[in-house]
Amino acid sequence: MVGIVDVAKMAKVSTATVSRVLSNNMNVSSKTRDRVLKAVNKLEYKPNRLASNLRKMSSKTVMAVVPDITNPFFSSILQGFKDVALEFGYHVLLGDTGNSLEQERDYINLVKERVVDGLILATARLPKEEILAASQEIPVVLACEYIDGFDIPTVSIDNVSAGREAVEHLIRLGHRRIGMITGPLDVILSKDRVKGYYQALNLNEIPIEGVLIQEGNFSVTSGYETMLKLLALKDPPTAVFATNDEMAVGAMKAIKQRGLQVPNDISVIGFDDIPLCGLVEPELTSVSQPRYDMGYQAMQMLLSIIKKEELTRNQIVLPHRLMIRNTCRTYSSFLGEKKLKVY
Amino acid sequence: MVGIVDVAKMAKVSTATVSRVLSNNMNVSSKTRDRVLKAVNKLEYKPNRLASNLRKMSSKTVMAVVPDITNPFFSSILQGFKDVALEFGYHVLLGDTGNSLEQERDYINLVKERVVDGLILATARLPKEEILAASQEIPVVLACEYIDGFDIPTVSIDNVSAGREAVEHLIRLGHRRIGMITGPLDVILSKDRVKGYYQALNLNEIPIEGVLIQEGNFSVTSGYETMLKLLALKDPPTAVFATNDEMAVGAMKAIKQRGLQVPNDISVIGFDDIPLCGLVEPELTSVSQPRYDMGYQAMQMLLSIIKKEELTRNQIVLPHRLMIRNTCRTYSSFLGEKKLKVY
DNA sequence: GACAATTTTGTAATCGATTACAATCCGGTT
DNA sequence: AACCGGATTGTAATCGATTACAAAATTGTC
Repeated sequence: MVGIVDVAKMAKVSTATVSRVLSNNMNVSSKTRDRVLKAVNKLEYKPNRLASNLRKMSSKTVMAVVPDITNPFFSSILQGFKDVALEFGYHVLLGDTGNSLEQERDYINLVKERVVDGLILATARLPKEEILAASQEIPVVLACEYIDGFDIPTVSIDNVSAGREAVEHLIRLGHRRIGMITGPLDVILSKDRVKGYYQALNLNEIPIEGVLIQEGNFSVTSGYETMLKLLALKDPPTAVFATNDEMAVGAMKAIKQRGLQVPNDISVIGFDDIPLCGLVEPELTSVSQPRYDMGYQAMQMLLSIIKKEELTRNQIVLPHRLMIRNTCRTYSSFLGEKKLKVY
Repeated sequence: MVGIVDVAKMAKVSTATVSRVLSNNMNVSSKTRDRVLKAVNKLEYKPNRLASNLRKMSSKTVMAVVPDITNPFFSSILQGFKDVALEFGYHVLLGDTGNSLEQERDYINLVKERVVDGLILATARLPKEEILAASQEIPVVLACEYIDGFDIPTVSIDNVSAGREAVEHLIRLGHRRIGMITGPLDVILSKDRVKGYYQALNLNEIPIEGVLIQEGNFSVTSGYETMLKLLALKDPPTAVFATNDEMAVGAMKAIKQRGLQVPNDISVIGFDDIPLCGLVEPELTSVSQPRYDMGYQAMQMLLSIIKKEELTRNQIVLPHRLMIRNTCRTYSSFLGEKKLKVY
């Protein structure tokens, strides 16, 4: 393997000069630079990153921790991470936790071994303290999730408002009995969206009924099963808000299987606006998150912190947007008087 | 930051001993081992991987190159990679090429900088020579793709047979005019599946018509558009085989939009068996690939090579399986005599 | 042309764990 | 007690690029 000394020898300079040519390029006369570059090319010299890493005490690598790459939402975020990282010469280590706390912890512990220069968490189920501890050792940025009461750099959307607006959309269409299929309630995202649901109902003076709020786990089947529960109610909802698209699609399956129609009998609204929305029938109305952009900006933030640049803001809130498709319908127009007069 | 010397000092041993305790554990008396371990715990010492990497000339990291993580097929493979890697203490660097040759090349070049100990390619569009060259420098394993005529370790399915069986399924149902929507024909996967299509037709003495074979790019819209072309034919196909599920779903969209029904008017069959298959209406019949397993086995192979273990086989072919759902229907039963007598 | 200021180049220490090799220890044997 | 062999431990070189510092070369000024 050809090393820097070989290049130095061939170019008749010191290794220091070779290094300077290849890194900063500062303070090297163009003559010697040419000589060095020529030698580099002839020998096809590639600096050994392992050595460079040790000396610079940096791996030029960041770890992206996501709960599940298989999920299109997170794979898009990941792509945002990767694009920025690449742009700045960083690499991305894949940290798929498979939704396991244990694995999340393992990944976070990597920071202590200097395997990575920074950490991006797109999942944050671990106790606050652990995450905070990690963020004190090396740069950490949260994407999507955030931690209440701590000032860890974060990129996310306003989940409360997004939830509220989704439900308000349904209310505007005339719905009063609105079911909610939420993700696990120990993740702050879910909590926030439920909070938005409450807000919308309160604002419109609709009483809240606990039984209309069902907890799923973000999977299609959990959406299917919880919807079945909602349908089994003596007075089932006329519309359902699911906190992700997979559960919404599961809910649609359940509705259809019961012989009902979406949106004629029941309106459905999802969250995330993944490509699947346009592929199911009818096409799913959903709250769109700028997922690629979240990844992109989170990584920009992280790299800024790594380079010790001043951050203009510590918390970035990106805009969401309701994507109206074909799964929501006005309430009065599709149910007989019988039901309408309940209100 | 606490280093190995601090531990050595506290335990009153040399750094060599500390290192021995922490790595091989060989030839250390239990007394001193305990002392060292106690010091390690008290100081919360974590070995600096950067230093260790340099000395051992290995990063314990492999790179996984995929065309697009956003694609559920590849994200599953990636998960297989990750699980094995983790099991053996390796990390996975994410190499999403975004289908760009340039980026594929960039990633492959990383091997020369010793950034990674091995390479897994789930995409191989680069010229054979470049890939071969890389494989001479460090361990390389191909997953899914393979390279004709070279003996690079590979894990894949038999795409020719899989394609043939898919088409034979349609033929068995009575179809004679079978359209094919293929992926880009410069990737060997696509070529093989088309080859299977030819085989099935030949075996059943059905003439091949070039116009029935349309090239897409694996995207939903390309499936949609090419299906539109097929439908515009004076004598459109009664069944279509798409070489991935996204294009199949796109084709279904086109069919429905033309006022026709799947499978009553046209049968559709996809490839990969991604979760989407179960979510569209009707549920898509598809050729299932053991994608997670492919990733799993490919990574096992790679790590074996890295550890210089003997490989029992250089090429692994995994079984595929036709997953019959609801998008294929017998031909005779849904078309009038008028058309039937063509044959 | 001499001297200072500046740019360019070289020397050698450094990053921190690993490991080849040397030294020491310890129990057993004669 | 002397010696041997094996186990245990220590010393110091090593991995290869980077960089602080020193030295040399160049440029500019009077």
